[in-house]
Amino acid sequence: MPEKLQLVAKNCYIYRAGDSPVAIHVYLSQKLRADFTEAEALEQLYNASLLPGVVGPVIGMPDIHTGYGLPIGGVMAADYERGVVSAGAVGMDINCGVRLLTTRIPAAEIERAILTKLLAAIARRVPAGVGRVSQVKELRRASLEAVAAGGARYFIQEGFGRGEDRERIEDGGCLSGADVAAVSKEARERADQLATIGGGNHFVEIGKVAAVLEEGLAARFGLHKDHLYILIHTGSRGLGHQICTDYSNLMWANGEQNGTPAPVKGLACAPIASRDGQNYLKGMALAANYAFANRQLITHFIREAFVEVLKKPEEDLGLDLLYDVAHNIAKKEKHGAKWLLVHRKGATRALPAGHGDNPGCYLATGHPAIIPGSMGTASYVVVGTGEINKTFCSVNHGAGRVMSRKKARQEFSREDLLNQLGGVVVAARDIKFLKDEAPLAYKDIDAVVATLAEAGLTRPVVRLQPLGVLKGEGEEA
DNA sequence: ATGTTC
Repeated sequence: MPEKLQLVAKNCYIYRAGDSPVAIHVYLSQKLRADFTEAEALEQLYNASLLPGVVGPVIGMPDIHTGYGLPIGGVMAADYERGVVSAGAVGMDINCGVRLLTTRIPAAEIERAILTKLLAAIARRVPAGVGRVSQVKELRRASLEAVAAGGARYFIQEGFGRGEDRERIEDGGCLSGADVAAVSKEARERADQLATIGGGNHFVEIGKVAAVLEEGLAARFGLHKDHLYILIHTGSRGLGHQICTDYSNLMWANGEQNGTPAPVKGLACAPIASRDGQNYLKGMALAANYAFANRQLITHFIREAFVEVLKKPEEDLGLDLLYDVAHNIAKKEKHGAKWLLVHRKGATRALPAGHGDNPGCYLATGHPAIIPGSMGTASYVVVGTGEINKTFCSVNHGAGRVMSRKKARQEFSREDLLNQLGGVVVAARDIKFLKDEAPLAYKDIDAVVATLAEAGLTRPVVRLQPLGVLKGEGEEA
């Protein structure tokens, strides 16, 4: 495997395997390259390069690790006219993503005890953990048709947000074409989880802006040194999971008759123009809108919790939405002269300054791309540069795992985890359920973010440092 | 990621 990675530009390798019809690029710093052992993830990029209508390069981001079908940290673009869509190449958690709120609260004013109170006030409103459903009956029963039609906008209009939030969400918080009729009854029955976080790597985090790296951009984004921020990481919960499972099975079963057999089930696919392909995209859009709505509702409850605990009016606290980005999704986009369906699985869109798909407020700068680290480690806000077209305007989505969940649960004790957290306050049922989320189960976020910056693709704007985090429990050792 | 091995 190692000898098949050939350095062609700063931090950019070509993976030479088999008779791949299109190029495969993997972005790794020298250090990440030296530590990289995951041949299986590269094999998955190769398999993706074989799918009909794929337009090169297929890309591995610096946070790449083995996934189901396409690796996490994978980008695969398909020609919109003659290419395929793959449910597995979007991922199980459709529109898993992150949103960042800025505040006017100096971190120095928030003692540990207040931080704990804030996390508890959020936890009372926003359930965390696998299988948890909405706390509020009306949200458990919210109209899926309304979510399909409006996404986050529907709930903003219902009072769960501010008008200005609308344009500070990728695609305005609403993909067109979402259709409830395109998903199974089983999927619809799982749509009772709005305003919940879930488990795994999902979280709500409170931290402070630790370092300003691009002063002008940080000021325009309202990110000021030593002020608090809030980061929300979650997705479409059981609904998206069920839609992915259903369509992955359907695409696998119909691969031959659709003329698009896949090399492995995880890359089961259908022509974009086919009935299966179109129906998946309608279901994917529904889950995407559900996830945008989920993060919007969580934002509302966080604002409420801050006002309650800090006993100040919301406008004094800020709690402004900076941006909300998806990192498991497929998008119809024009790159060069071609319309493509860009699958980003564990990859974040980062449109450069001047790109017409930026919201108006970020047209001059490029929108902020938000890159969370692991629990207890830094996160970053970056923007794409003029070179970002090399990755179909994509950047990494996080740090990326280096250790499986299972291995991390065996490897680390409760005390190991506490040590690795270095004083970050954790609100969770018991941290023994979070060993699989230990910081050392992930790559070094600083090295991962530096990789694309050194390659000239991104400009890091701020480095964020966590102070406290709300997590849903996973499994005990 | 996930009503955590239908």
